[in-house]
Amino acid sequence: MTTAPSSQLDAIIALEDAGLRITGQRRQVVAAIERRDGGFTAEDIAMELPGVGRATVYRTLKLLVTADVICKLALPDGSPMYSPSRVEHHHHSVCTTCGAIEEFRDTTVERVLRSLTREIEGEIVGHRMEVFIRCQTCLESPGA
Amino acid sequence: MTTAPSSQLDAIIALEDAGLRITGQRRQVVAAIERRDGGFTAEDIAMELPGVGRATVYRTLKLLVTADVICKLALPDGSPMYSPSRVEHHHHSVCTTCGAIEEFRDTTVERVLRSLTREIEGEIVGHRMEVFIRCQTCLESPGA
DNA sequence: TCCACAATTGATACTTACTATCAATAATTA
DNA sequence: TAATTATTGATAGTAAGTATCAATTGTGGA
Repeated sequence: MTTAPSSQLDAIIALEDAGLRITGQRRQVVAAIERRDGGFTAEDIAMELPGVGRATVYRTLKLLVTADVICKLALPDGSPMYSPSRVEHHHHSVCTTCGAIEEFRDTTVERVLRSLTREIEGEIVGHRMEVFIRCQTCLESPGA
Repeated sequence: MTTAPSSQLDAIIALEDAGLRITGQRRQVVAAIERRDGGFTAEDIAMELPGVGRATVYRTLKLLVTADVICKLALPDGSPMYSPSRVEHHHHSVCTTCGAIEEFRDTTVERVLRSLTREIEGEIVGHRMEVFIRCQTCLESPGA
């Protein structure tokens, strides 16, 4: 079981492997993601790096999604969030109260897809799964 | 007038059951959805009904999602699509080539959630699952 | 080390998919 | 029918990007 990039260096290497240039701006975006080490929005990064143009932030995030360094997922209302990828093939649980994002890996998800291969006409080319939760911390915190 | 599994009447009743008023605009939106009988965007409906304000179209779609008359889902790039709900608890397959949306029901999905109950800390409050496919028609059509 | 040149950047304007406001209007209810 | 309340639509605003394109900057080769 290989792991996806989880350090700055790995992220940079993933970009290099894709034949892309390592620029100061890209390094800054990767470093900003590392610093938060959790779910974030594109705006979070853009605001943290006023010296990097918004377009560049969005472009870099897109590259990092393609390189599997980060994942783009959606809250129940559809608003986008990004999260660093640690485990190779995984899904996300998102706490609807505090927004905490966790990765999980569950082989039964893969079993669903195999089951669907029989049920669905055509060829499965991808999927998306998000589980919305109230995390332990939020369940325990009063009034939340 | 057909006796389709999800009929205009059912949608109107669902709105009434929610204590909402049945207005001409809401009827028009429901009728427009019925006429397409497949996946659509909010803009599709707004353009088809120039006599109904855009805000009203968006508001009505949101009501219909809440009333489980339609579902809101997302293409791989995150752009939103709506689809009429026919089957009670279901997920969607979306053809990434032609955009055709199909509902499917698979008990293994529910099994995944039960499995996750043990794996995930906290309380599961919802989930989203979409399967992206190349449908039979697109696989067979040349050059696509 | 420097040069050439393609890749990248950033300012700006634009797009998509909405949401907020609020006066005008329509649907209930009394 | 009047009073009440929900709904509507025009407009402006927001969030999350994308397109454009001249200016700039990495990178491989001399």
